[in-house]
This record gives sequence, structure tokens and C-alpha cells, in this order.
Amino acid sequence: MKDSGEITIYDIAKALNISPSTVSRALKDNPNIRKETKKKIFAAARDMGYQRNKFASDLRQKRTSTLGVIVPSLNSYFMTSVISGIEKVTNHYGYNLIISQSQETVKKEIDSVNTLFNSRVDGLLVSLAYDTKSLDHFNVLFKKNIPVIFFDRVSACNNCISVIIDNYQAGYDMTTHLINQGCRRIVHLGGIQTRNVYRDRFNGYKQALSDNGLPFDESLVIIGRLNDMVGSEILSRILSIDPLPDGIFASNDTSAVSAMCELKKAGIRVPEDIAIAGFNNDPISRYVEPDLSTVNYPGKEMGEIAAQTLINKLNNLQSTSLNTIVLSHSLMLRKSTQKETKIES
Amino acid sequence: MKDSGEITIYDIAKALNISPSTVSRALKDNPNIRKETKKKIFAAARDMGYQRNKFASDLRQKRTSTLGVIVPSLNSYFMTSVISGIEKVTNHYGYNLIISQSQETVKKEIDSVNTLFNSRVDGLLVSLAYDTKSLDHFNVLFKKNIPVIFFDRVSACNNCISVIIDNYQAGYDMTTHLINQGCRRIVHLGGIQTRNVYRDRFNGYKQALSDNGLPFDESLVIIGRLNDMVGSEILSRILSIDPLPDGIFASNDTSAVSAMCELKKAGIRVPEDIAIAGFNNDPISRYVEPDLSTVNYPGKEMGEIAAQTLINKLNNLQSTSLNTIVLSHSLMLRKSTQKETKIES
DNA sequence: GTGAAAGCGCTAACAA
DNA sequence: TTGTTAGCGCTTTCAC
Repeated sequence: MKDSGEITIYDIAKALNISPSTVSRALKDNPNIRKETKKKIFAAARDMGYQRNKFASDLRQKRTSTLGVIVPSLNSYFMTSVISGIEKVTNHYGYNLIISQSQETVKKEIDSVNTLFNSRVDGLLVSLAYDTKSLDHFNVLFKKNIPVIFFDRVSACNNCISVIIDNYQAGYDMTTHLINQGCRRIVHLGGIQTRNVYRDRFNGYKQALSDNGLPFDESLVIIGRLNDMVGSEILSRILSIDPLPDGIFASNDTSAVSAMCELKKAGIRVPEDIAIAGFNNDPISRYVEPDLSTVNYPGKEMGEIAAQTLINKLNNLQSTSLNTIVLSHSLMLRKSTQKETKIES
Repeated sequence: MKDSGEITIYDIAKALNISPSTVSRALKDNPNIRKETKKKIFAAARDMGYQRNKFASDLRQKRTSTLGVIVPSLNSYFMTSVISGIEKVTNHYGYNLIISQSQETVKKEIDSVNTLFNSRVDGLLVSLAYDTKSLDHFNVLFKKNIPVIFFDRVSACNNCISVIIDNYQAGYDMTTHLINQGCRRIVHLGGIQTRNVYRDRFNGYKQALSDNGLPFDESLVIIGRLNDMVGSEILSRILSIDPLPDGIFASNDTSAVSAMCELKKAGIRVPEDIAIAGFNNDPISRYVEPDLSTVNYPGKEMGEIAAQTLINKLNNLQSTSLNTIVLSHSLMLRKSTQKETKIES
């Protein structure tokens, strides 16, 4: 449905009285075309308003220079940082990006995989939906050797690479910090236990308790869809705990903030009565009062590394034995956990 | 670089002893193919694992079924809502989406336009970068009759459609609310005046002052890149105003929240000393204390309508005289502006 | 209702 | 260093 007045390499060839293949080669900067010839061709291409036809080229080369990205939701600072990182690298290598959201459901994730597969992406970058358990829907890609890189929300997989942080250690570190601040009854606000990030953070929490001689108390554990949890729901769960807890380690910042809001409304002091720690270092953590202690991890770098790894794999530059890349995290300690007068260094 | 073991319509044709054209027609549900034939073909396609080759088809039809989206940044609740709306509609019509971020600079916006143009998108949905003034970089699309729809951040343009809210009215409404709450010296925290959204909100502010017999005072106006403005910067600007203002109308929530944080740290009470209103109804507005009055507007619907309009245009279903679609907004009145005992209805 | 054949624009053997 | 040629897989006109 477009103007058919497109300029092709044939037009250029005709105008310069050379062959289309020479034009094609020159435009790809093929080394064995004479410099003068190239110059002429580039000039003509510019003057005639030539635009490469990606589809003809894709068709011929059986590749699309397009990568797919599936994320649970774009709506978090972390995810948009990751996307920026991915974009930065893929732009640099001339790949296009098709981004799609699974809206945290495996159902939409399956749709996205199929859509992207049908779009013939060369490779895929994926952070799994909340309730994804099996990776069967990726088989269609595996069968055709289309590489898949998982990041952040990953799942055990032989023939794919994962980019993550050490969620276990991060959970351990933050829980230890709460304990050091004097917390003895720490609530854990966690996500579904089939999802690596939530399971690992929870395990880190348990280990920290144990290493510090504190009992693990099932009644202090609240598991649910963290982003949908209404604060009031969390509040009533917490208030029903007797005696009241003195700390909360939440697996993300939105639930931590939501809990903080409600607790304050209920007249509970943060951190004096209950200290609160989150996870992600979302900007919101800096704006609530008291500002929220949280775990920082490098979204943009994660995106860059995931994308670079995928591109390496497409070019067969990636060692086949690579399975997991772990990035480092750090604690952002702020007022919401500062029970002692002076803050830890 | 992929398995060449792809099944084509030729394979199906051979298997069923019919012609490729019949297969092609059947798969597109062409009405003048006999039902039995179709059934056979569909069955074979399924059994043989046929997958349509989008590129061959695109090449042939000179269209791509891909739409481009350019946004300043994905990192806001509003933008991700818009994207969700766009995705919903485009998925439904079988279009792919390439999303790109201009990172709020016209330089990257130009890059994005060119990249998407070279990817031969069928059409484009755009929200302009902070400092975009001219639309010249879109000419390459206009020339080829590739339709462009602008949303939210728009610019006057004859041959394209804009989807917006009435920012002038919204600015007017919110300022009037502040005045009704007793504010007399209202600071305006605004963005660049060449960008419609900021200019219109500012003009609404001025008109509301004037309609309520309040003087317009240039020294109460702070203009800058709202998302980058550090709170401390805003604070020192505000503290330097003498006498101190008693209200702030900010053109977005992040700057409002940032200002609120700093003011509180400086010992200024919100809303008693200074009332604060934002714009966007970002989730953060509900979590700060006091919660922030703001202007709500429908991101998801804006995305849906923009996408639908674009698709209609691609199918020549859109009246050519349509130029602007205006959606409605509403005030979310919360504690940050509640100076009186009882809140307005 | 179905088939034959041409060609979308590009690339890559192979040849020269 | 450049040209010739044969497709990539699909759609569509025209013919039957």
C-alpha cells in the first residue's frame, strides 16, 4: 500500500552502468570493491534516495536482525533500566527490538513467545512471568536453535544462558542487617516460591535467621502477588501476628512501601516499632518517609550484558559451556531500618 | 544462520498434489477455494509444522505489519499504561510493535525515526522528546505517506492526527482548586515552554490566577527539566522567594514529590504552609505523605485510541479531516492540597 | 475452483 | 575487482 517508486540497487546499477551485485557489495562495505567504485555508488545511493529493503535482504539471508524481549511488565524502574541497557547494545549492533509484556501471566507469555517466534526473531531475551513454571513453551525456539537468554526471573535450563544476581545472598545480607539493627521477629513478605528470585530471597532470609540463632517462624511469612497486594491486606495480616513483629523484609519495594504506608496510618512507628526493608532500589524508596532501605542491583548493566551475550551467541562467539552470569548487588541502608542511633558503615 | 529445513507452501502443495497458489489462497482463507480443499490444506500445514514466512510475504506485499512507537522514556507509569493500550489494540489486529525511547532528546528521536523508517514500519505512534521543536525529521515519513499519530506530547501538524488531553483546562482546574483552598502565592513548577503539555498547563495556571483576581508573578515560576531537577535545587529556589509561597502547582508528579520531600526536610509543613499539586496520577502520588493531589488522565485509553486511529488510517477508514482527539481528565484531590477542614466535593 | 508463471529486492556462489 | 545467475518464499494476474 505504499508508493512503488522505490529505488532499488538495480536502479543504481543501471544509472552507473555496473552490476547490481557490485552495488550490493559496495553498500555493505565489502572490502574487495575498489574505493572509487564505492564512492560513486554511495553518492548515487544518496542522490537517488536509495533505502535498503530490509525484507528482501532478510528473506535472502534467512535472518531478521530483530530480537524479541519478553518482560512481565514494563512498569517498574528496574525493568525500564534493563530495557535501556538492552536497547543501547542492540542499537549499536543494528538489531531491531520487539518488546512485549506478559503482564505477569504465563498465558500471555506463551502468546508472546509464539508471536515473536512467528515474527522470526533471531533471538530472545526473557524475564519470566510470575506464575511460569515450565519452559515448554520455549521448545519451539529451542528446536530451531533460536537462542534464548533469561535475565532476573530465570529458570533452570541447559541450553540457555541466565543473567541474574545472587538473590539468596542479597536476602541473607538484608536480613542480617535487620538482625543487626535489633530485629528479632522479622516478617518476610515474599512472592511465589516457584519463581527463583522470590524463593532465593526467602531462603537467604531463613539462613540468616538460623545463622544468628533466631527461630524460623512460619507465621511470620506472608506470600502473595507482591504488586497486587493491597496494603490493607498486608496490614491486617501483620496486625494479626501476636506478639507484633519488629521488622519486615519485603521481596520488592512496592510491597514494602505499601506496607509502610498502612502501618503508619495504623499508628505504628517505622522503624522504631517495625523496621522495613525492600528490594530493587526503585526511586519510590527514596521518597517515602522514612526513606526505605533496599537492595540495589544494576538493571541497565543486566540488560547490556544479556543483550551482548545474545548477540555473541548469534555470532557463535559465545563459549557453549557458559550457563549463568551473576552480577553483584549492594545494600542501600536508609532510615526505615535504622533502629540504632548510628547507621552501619 | 538458521536450519533450512523450513516447510514452505511448496512442500504442502507437493504433498497434496495441488498448486502453491491454492495453498497460499487457502491459508489466507480466500473465499473461492473449496471448503474440503481448505480443510486438507490446513490439516497438512499443521501436521507438517508449517510456519508462514513473514518476510517473503512482506516483500511481496510491500508492507510489514509492523508499527513503530517512539516515547521519551518508558520510565513512568503513564507511559507504560499508554504502551499497554497500544499493545492491546495492535496485537488484536496482528501488528508487531517496535518500541524505542528518545531518552528525552531530539537527537535520539531523530535516530529513532530513521531507524524505524529503515525498518519500514507501516506507521508510527509518537510522543515527542522534551526538546523537540521542529518536525522536520518526520518528513521522510510524510513524503512516503507513512502515517504518524502523535499522542500526549504533540506538535501542530497538518497531515497527522494528535491524541491529547486539554492540558490548558487541567492546569486551570488544578490552579483554581489551589486558589479555592486559600492559596494566594502559587509557585508553578513547569517544563520547557515549547512543549505543548507544559506550555498549556502553564497558560491554564495563568488564566486561573487572572480569573480569580490574583496577580501573575514571574518570580513564582520555575521552569526546568522536571525529571532531572534535583529536589534540593527546587528547594533553594523556593526558599529564596520572599515572602514564601503558599502553594505549588507542578507539571508532573515526580517534581512535585521531590519538592515535597525537600520542603518537609526543611521543616515546612505540607499542606499547611505550602500546598502541593502534581500532574499525572503516578502511583507514587498515593504513597507520599501527605498523599499528593494530582491530575489523572487515561494513559491506557490514550494508547488504545492512538493505535486504533493509526490502524484505521492504514486501512483508509479514517476521515481525512480528523486532526485532534481530546480525552478527558480529572482532578484527584488528596491531602497535599487540603488546607480547609473539609475537602471539596 | 485451481494452476502456471512472473516477480517483490536482495545476496552469494561461481565465473570471468 | 566485477558480473552472471539463480533463487529466498510468497502473492497475484491471467488463463483455463
